[in-house]
Amino acid sequence: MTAPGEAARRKPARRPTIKDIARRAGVSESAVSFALNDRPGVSQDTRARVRRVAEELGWQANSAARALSGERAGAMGLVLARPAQTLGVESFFLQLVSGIQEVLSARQIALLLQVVEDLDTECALYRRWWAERRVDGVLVVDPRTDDPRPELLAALGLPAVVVGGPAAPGPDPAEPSAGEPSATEPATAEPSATEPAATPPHPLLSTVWADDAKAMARILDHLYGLGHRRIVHIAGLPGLAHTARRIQSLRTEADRRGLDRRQVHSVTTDYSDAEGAEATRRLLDAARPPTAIVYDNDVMAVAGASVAAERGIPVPGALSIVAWDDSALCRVTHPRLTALVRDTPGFGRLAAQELLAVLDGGPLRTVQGELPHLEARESTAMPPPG
Amino acid sequence: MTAPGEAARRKPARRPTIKDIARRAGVSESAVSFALNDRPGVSQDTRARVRRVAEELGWQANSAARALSGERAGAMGLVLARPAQTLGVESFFLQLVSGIQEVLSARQIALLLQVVEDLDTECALYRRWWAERRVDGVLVVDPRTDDPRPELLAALGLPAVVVGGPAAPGPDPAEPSAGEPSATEPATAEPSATEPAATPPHPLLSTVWADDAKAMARILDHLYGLGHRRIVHIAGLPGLAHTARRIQSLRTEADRRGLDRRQVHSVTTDYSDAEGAEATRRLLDAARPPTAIVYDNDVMAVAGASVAAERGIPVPGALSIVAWDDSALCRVTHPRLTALVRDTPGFGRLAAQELLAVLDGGPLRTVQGELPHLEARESTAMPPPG
DNA sequence: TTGTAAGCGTTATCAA
DNA sequence: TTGATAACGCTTACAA
Repeated sequence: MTAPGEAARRKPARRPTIKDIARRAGVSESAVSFALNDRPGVSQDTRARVRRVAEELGWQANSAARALSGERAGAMGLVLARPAQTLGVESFFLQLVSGIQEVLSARQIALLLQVVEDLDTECALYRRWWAERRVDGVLVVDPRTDDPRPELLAALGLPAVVVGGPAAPGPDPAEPSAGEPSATEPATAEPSATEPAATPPHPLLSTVWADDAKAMARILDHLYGLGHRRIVHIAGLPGLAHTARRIQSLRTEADRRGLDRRQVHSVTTDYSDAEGAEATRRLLDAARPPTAIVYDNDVMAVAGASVAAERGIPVPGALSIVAWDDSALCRVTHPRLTALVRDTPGFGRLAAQELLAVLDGGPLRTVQGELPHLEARESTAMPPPG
Repeated sequence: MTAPGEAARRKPARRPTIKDIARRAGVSESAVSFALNDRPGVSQDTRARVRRVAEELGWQANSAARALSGERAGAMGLVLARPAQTLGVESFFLQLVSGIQEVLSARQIALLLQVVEDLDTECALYRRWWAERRVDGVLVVDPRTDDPRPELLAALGLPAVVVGGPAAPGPDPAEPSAGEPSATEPATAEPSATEPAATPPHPLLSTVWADDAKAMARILDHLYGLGHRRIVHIAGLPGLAHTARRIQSLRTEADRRGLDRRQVHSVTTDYSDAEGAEATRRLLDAARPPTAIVYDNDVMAVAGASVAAERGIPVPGALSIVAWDDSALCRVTHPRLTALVRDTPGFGRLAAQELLAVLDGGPLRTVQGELPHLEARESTAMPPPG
């Protein structure tokens, strides 16, 4: 054993190449390549021998060489365009990433993760990745209502899957827009009966999404069933596609039940605890405050509950609270929060699978994730009389 | 504009190569390479022309080709060995990653992030990355008290930096050296099994860490100053290096103040809200329950506060609570939690810088991050009389 | 069933 | 100051 300091510094052991294997197995390099890649053209005997030698030497294909010779880069990219402060608050991303990798790593595909400040930087990064041939495809998260990324990626020919729903706004009753011809094959997404035919979520890229409309309907079923008639939705960033979809769904659900749109509506925030609390304060100060509030993430929900506590407003006695997205937070507060539970790692797995399908030349399509369910806990109950 | 469906599928535009540039600028490929890499050997005139053409064509070096021709892979790796469920709860990692990338992306270096189940898989992954030449270096997080990774990485010759502190127990208080932002050169120091205290933090790899001992001292200063004499530390995973350091520091600080070790001690958990709550319950059930509890993360602290609330134990009236690591959680609960605030993105930046330094042949050393400060909020106060 | 050789896009080593 | 030319490790026609 050499001295530790030296060990860290000594020349890395030479990595074995197929040439080494060829020499040692007494065959040509191409035979080795064929044998190792499960291609026909080598005898079972040779194949076995080559395999054994490769194993002995601990050979792994040099990813650069493989990528260079026209093969794939063996990596996918994921860009997070969020200001650094808002990163930590949500458990969503790491769970998503963990699901994505469960699928990718099974195929020996790496994931490049990059955190950037804004959408322009994100687009620039896609261009660079494409030019550098660094990734075989990307997963686009946080789709916006007006999103430049799908067009860019389609133009570059960089395979991509939109994660988290159609970038285009959800079906709007005002816009009968079923006319667009496209190669889209909605896998499961069948627009609900009361609405006109939906625009294919995104004509340019395959999409994996959750049905926010149905989820919102579930939440409203729960609250309406309890007797709530004044329900406010404290949403997240206004530019995000799923925010738009949720807001739209709330309207639809309110109309369906004949609820007053002034008493059932949405307000947008930046997802932070600060804005969540602020919005809650404003609502509670109103002449006729809501009896139930639906928050678009867990942090805001907890912040809202805290505001209620400050003012001595009992939850759920005088105010019911629902969190869209569950996490440890919802379970540690007092009372524990009723939450919309999603299988986020599962969603990540689905997205990764779809990306692989696109790479394999699969059709452009829209896939829906598992419908989330509402976990009723202690923060929702019947509204106070009146 | 072609039909959308087609756009997504059409052959990617060909990426420009230096050959294209050479042809267009009327020079040789090697001249282009020299010009683009700021190497001497081309006239100012040629250099400028080449640059301009490259710009026009939107050329970016093909990362695979560059890596293959002996250069670096242009990527660093970060492996997270944690069960999927415990991933989301902490805001720590995404913030760390965001700091790391601030430094890496300035140098056009990508970050490979991989989430795995256990340490064995992590080690296997390092081997693969090394064999594939996929990364130029790695950042090792969650160092353990008995950690196989540094030895493996040193043996592979894969540059690495340990993030989050020495894997060995921290330097004993007898040695006042640990204070300064020091850079030790342990290359010559042979670790001796008989004197663990004198062991340099890590003889094999450069290390970036936070001074948990001083941080714990600050927390104890605060609590002791308020009058607390029964203080329990609900720590995280027992195998982690920083857990060991914190436990050790608590002992040291208790001894220094002549406190009873039975009344000032640590218990370990898995960081989950469930175990945090459970440990809290057990403590509060004791004959002489603690008057203050220090939690090793924010989630457990909130869970603990919730347990106190359940039992009608006023915080901070009858129980003071401190969270090690701040987050939105600590600010949205009621009362807001006193927390140890660290600059996590800054820590990530430091780690990335150190890794770059190691790659540039810098010395093996130990760097200390900024000392965290205690943000006193509403969850700590004087203990009840008696 | 095998081996030879060309090519992927760079960088690096030579002569010119 | 230049321009051929040979690596780098792998895949893949094309020949044998």
